[in-house]
Amino acid sequence: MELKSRDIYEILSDLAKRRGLFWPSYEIYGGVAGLYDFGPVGVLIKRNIIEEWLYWLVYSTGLVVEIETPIITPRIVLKASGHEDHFTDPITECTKCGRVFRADHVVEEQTGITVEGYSMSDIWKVMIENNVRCPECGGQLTKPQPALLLFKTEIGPYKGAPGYIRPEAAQGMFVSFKNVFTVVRNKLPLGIAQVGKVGRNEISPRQSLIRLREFTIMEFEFFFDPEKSYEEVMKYMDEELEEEELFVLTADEKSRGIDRASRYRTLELIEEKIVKNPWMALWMAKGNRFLREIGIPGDKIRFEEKLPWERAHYSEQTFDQQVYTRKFGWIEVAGYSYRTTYDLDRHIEFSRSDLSVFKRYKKPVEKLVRRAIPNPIKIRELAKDKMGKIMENISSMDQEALYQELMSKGYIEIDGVKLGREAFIIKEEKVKIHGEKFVPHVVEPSFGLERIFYALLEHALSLEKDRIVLKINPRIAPYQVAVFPLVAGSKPEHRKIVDIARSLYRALLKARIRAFYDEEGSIGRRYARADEIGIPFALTVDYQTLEDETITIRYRDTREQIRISIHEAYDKLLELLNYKGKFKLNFDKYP
RNA sequence: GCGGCGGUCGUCUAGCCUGGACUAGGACGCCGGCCCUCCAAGCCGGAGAUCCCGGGUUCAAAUCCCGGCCGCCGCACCA
Repeated sequence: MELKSRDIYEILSDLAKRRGLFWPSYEIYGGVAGLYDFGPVGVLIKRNIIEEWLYWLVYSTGLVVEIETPIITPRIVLKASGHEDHFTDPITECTKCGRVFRADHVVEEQTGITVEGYSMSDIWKVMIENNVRCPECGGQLTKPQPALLLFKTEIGPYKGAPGYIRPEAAQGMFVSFKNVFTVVRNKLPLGIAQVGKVGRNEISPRQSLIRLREFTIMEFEFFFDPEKSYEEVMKYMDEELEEEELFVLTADEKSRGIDRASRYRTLELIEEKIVKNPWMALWMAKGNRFLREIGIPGDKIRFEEKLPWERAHYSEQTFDQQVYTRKFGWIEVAGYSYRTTYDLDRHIEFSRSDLSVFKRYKKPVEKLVRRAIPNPIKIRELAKDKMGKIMENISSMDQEALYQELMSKGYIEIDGVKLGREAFIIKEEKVKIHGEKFVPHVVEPSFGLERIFYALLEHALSLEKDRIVLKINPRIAPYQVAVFPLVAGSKPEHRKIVDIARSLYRALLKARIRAFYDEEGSIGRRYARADEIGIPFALTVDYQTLEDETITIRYRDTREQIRISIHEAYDKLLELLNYKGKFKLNFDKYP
């Protein structure tokens, strides 16, 4: 049965609450916009999505390691990252039409004056002096207010240092880059991943799980040497990845008014230079595969390149990965940003730590180094009491430039004192250079877990007559199998059937299968309950089990049943689930 | 944040306009019992509602008024 777009959201919200997927947080106190609880079933599904993500994006190449860093972040870190400045945008509101604008943008548009870094009252002054009005209706604008989308907190309960809840996990990876790099014994390329909560104090969150004030991010910063990226990417590109089909809408196409994505193979993205770095293409292909694997159809996934002004402050190129939903249309579930050296550079600047890495040349390079070394005795004669200042000056000068100037002009002049060649000892020496330091480039794939969760549910949701069936991939399903007794009555044979079903259930739990047991209501009702939360298989113990130790196994999506021996239930399940393991069913305790 | 509309058991809803017999009714779901050979069957019973919150008007408020919270839609914002 075809679902109408309007119904699907209601059906899903109803199901979510009824069966324990998710619901608004703090409901008994009226709720808070943008905050959601995950229920018992939702938590299981969510964890399975994380596992799949870890497999496809983190473990499958051996290039990425996972860390965990705090969500509470000292102010300086987000100052360095540029977030604090980005979040204190001055907002002004029109008193007539109620529209809200970035005050600095309006001022710049109407006066040409750049007010970046101005205080709120200084911007206000400029606005009054230049009679800046509402660009939409010409109405009076209010004094700008800072709109900070970072959650503020204090570190330490008494006279605490200012801090924020992190708006992205990324900064933890940049700040601890050097430690991780050392742990992996100085190897590039290196990805550092993190799965965790972040907070963004959104002005008006809506659309249930799509826009949250607190959500789970799954992302990694991938550090590499840009000069080697092509050859390195080729090393990790296998046939499957090369042939992965991606739907991409480029910025160029967007500005020409095209809104349909075209199909590319991964290799074409690299060769046609659609991506500014080959690693972007590799991770986009992996991300595409991941979403397909958990159940989003390939043609419902696309990549949209962001236009320069749509990009975050740190990004050289960004592709949003979007999934089509019936309720919200195309929603962004992941972003791939080429952050270049932006973040490391900023942390080098603010922390004064050396976050560069050493690159050894294949062969050391011999270089003739010519230096002019100051001769203190001669300089004292020439400089007299200016000696100290001159020496300080010389040591801060670039060696090569000093030498060049001295040789071409015959002297250098510092603080009014001419120093000729005789004031220096000229040295020429051959130096072996074994390598150089550089700041690695970074590509960042970043996934929003709750959005993926929502998109997945929407795609999995189907109606069979008026029954809901959540057709999710068995690997994502909250439970792998349901176990039922066909009947649960009071006759002796009913008791036997129930006992066998219960022991089967317990044996499966012990074998680390996530099993679900239910004996309430009719068998049809129990199948329906299991279908609603997406349990892919159901094992039913019936009368025939008493005779020949066989049970039925039913597949959720087709309701097909086959009869198997109860002893091979585990192996059959593993086969269906594509898992491996061991299983022992102990019948002895039950009659 | 602005404007419009809305908020009654877990869910969907009746009641609100026209204040009073509303101890807030129903359906589905949930729980217990009976029944029991495969897709939400039936019968019996049960639990379950701060009528979103606070204030006001009134002899009397789910109902009228004001403020707040939350939701939906539009505008704005969105790393």
